[in-house]
Amino acid sequence: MNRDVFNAIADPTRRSILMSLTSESQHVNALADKFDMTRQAVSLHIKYLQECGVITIKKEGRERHCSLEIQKLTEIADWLEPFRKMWTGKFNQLDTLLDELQSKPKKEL
Amino acid sequence: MNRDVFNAIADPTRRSILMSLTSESQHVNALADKFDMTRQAVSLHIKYLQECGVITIKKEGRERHCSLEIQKLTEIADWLEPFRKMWTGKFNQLDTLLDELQSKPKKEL
DNA sequence: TATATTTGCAAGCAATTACTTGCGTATTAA
DNA sequence: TTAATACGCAAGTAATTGCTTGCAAATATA
Repeated sequence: MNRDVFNAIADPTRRSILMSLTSESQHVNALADKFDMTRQAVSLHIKYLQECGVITIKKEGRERHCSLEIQKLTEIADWLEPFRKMWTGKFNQLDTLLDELQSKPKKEL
Repeated sequence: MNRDVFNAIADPTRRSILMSLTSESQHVNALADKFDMTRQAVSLHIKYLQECGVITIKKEGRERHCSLEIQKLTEIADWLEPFRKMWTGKFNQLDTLLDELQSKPKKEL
């Protein structure tokens, strides 16, 4: 079943949970309240996220505290890197063009 | 069925196809040859990627030419941005600490 | 101690995924 | 014109997803 970061962010509810954890760690029901589905559905997403290694869960009394494993998300950025090089390359070409246009006197255009 | 970029990169074969298209555009069978599965399986992944909007397919004779829609992948980077701020924030704190340690004479440590 | 709160587990379900095999249809080359 | 190549479509399958309802267990509160 080998779940990874890429599986973690494939679902909009799970992306939303992760985003929600950027501001503060939260327990299961606090997270569940934010979604229009049963507590159990959200609970399963949380379990899934844990199996992906993107969050950790710490038991505190009867509550379970969820917090982000932020460095796990760097794997996505790492994978994205060669693509990022491509699109920033394009932006640079556009920048170059714009610079050229700006440096020329209007008469020449 | 509403597929998006996040669905596109959720599968390792599809990630591999995308990576393969960074160097050059390729037709279906050329891509299929790279994987240890049937041509048809790869063909379905390609169709899936197209539906996600991350590649475009142009018919050229009897071949179908696949090329990256690179700007679509920026959506992932955009989503990742608040998280990136978090982990670079941490790196900065570490940098600060390292700077402090380096600026102090060894005796003080 | 009785009750409320927080949570996981189990079972069930329809839809989707990640493949497969077999076949049909363009397009190109012999 | 015949044969090879490049490809999609259809149907079938086992596993996974994304959800539900119902129940049980642990912990906290009255």
